[in-house]
Amino acid sequence: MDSTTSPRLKRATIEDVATAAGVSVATVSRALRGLPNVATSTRDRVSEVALSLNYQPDPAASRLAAGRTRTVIVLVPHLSSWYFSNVVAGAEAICAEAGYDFMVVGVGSIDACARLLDESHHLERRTDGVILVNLVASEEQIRSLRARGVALSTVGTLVDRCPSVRVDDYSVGMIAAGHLAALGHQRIGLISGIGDDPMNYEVPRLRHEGFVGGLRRFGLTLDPGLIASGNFGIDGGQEAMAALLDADDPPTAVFAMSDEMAFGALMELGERGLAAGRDVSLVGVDDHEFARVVGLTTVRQRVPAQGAAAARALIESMVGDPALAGITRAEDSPIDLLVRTTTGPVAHATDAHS
Amino acid sequence: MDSTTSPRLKRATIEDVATAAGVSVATVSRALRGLPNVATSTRDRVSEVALSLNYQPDPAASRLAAGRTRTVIVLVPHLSSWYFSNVVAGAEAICAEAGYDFMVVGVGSIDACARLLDESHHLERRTDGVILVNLVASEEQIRSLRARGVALSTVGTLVDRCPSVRVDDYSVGMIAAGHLAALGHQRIGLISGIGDDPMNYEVPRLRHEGFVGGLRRFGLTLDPGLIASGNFGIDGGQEAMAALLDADDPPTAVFAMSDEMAFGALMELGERGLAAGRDVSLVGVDDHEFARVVGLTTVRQRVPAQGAAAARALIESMVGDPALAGITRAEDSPIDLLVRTTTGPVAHATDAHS
DNA sequence: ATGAAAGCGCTAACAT
DNA sequence: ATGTTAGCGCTTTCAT
Repeated sequence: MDSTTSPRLKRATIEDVATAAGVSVATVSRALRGLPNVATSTRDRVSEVALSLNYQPDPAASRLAAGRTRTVIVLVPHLSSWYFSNVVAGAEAICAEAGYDFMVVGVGSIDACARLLDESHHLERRTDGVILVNLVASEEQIRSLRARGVALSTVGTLVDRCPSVRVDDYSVGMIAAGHLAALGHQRIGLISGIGDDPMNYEVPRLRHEGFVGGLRRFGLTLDPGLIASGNFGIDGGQEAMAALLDADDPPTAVFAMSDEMAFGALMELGERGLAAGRDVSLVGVDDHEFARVVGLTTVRQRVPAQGAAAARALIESMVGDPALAGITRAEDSPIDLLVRTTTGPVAHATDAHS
Repeated sequence: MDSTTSPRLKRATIEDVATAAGVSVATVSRALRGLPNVATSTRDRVSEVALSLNYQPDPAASRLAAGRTRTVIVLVPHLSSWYFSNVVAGAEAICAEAGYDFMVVGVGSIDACARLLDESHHLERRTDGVILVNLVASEEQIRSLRARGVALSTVGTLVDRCPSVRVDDYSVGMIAAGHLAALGHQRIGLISGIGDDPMNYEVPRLRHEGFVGGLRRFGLTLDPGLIASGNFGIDGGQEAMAALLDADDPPTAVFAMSDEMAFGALMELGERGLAAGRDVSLVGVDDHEFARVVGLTTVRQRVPAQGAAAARALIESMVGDPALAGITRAEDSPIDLLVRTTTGPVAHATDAHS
């Protein structure tokens, strides 16, 4: 009897608007969606009526009738890490702006991702397009999605026949190596990331190769004994740094493949009483907001911008001429080196005892 | 002619399944949804056929027909901060598990939030329930949502007539104050957060009050000159700490309302050559993963768990007996103090010069 | 336990 | 420029 049990409000339908405006539902539909062949006067009147009736088209009805969902789904390994949540944030903003509903699904494991993509018929009726974030899809999965009319766009990975935005990971490694080498370091170690996430393996591979390439330019090589890897988080970085420091001939500088790993590495240095930038130089990747806090030198990338760019590309390929669909397009997001205090000139032998 | 232009695949409809199984569509619908009054043999046969046909009900059709969306929307100030993305992560996991589609919308400003909630008819047909994260809704907005059959659940704020999960923010402040006071500090400052986000003001208010209450237990009072505020991020914390240190009689200990603020505060200390835990003690709130990195003492809260709990409560109230709907339920998420290295006993006057 | 049929609220093709 | 109408693929009475 009270407000709790009050009957559900009845909302206005397109028919209510049509009646009130004295036109047919078809005209209302056209008018409200900005389609051609509607007299300006009619369009105005309809809009007015719609507004006054507080009319909102029912998305379910419109999807069913039109076969389009105006929804995009972003598939992401998980939402709780800095990198992924920032990509998602960037994508969400663009989708909202463009009037697309925005769904996100975290694909815990690589299996979960494969399963989801294999059952494209599950995604099919829920979305017009999906954004893959650091996730790989097989040829077959892509074909299947495309066949079902689902557009695709990726960030972090290059996928055939669809727009992708990434950073040039080879350059990332190269820049880091160049910076360290230019400071005079000779024994430079690498903290490599391996995903327990369903992350693609391309990113670490490319950064690794770029790193080696960068060293080579300075006539240096990467001592295999100075490579340690771990997960992309703080723990992984810490363990890797510990391994490097325990080496027979430890490095004087280290490149960590992500800022989070670098933070872990920093912890390990601290625990051993070593000062970053003096005893050991350290450079990361990302420019996590925390990098500033600890003065971490890093190769910055614009993460939300990448999500945004991927969303834009996706939307473009959905609305646009089908000419755009199925075209491989790689967009390189800018990177740059931010020198802070965790990197410095190589210490002289005499300083080592201080 | 090539795969690019191949026709869109035709997927199986409920009618295909019905025909193949030799039953009516109604029976298929019942069988597949686990409704009663279906012979076991029939149900099995239908399931089998559905599987072999790779049948998946069209969500749009089902939503239109049933008036339920099996979708939840989470409204969040933004996705790029640690706290919010972790709440979202927790909620997403639960929704996915329960078979709900999961949408997220970032409500940049407080106005955007109000607008969204005012136009409940916009949310109405898109979702069965919304989770409000540190967002406030007016009596009127809540009533409107409820009238439209949209369930509600919140994290961070207490909203009338719906389930909420939060931490006891009064206790948060109290625990921090108690820890600092017990260490012998007398001049204890407060770094308070104010949202440029559409954040609710309750959280800072309660933490503030709890902090004062905690000091009182030790016979201490909060010097108004030792209160500084800023946004909830690193910058805000840094500026606030700067203000505190510039005070005539600076504090020997400080409570920052979030770890991120504490990180900023830490930066400021570092820039002034002060050591946290020795020169100035600092305690934060959250247990952000970096708290560990810098040894920040903090009042830990379980953030993803809160998102998960809110999602569970929401789903419960949607499926469950309407008895659950419209009931105010506050769930307190646990908090505890994690003592690390940024807090220590008050320095003796003589130490101050060291 | 099962089936027939009437919608749900739109869009789009086809008139006019 | 506007109206008519046939679906879109389900759910849900109401019969049987």
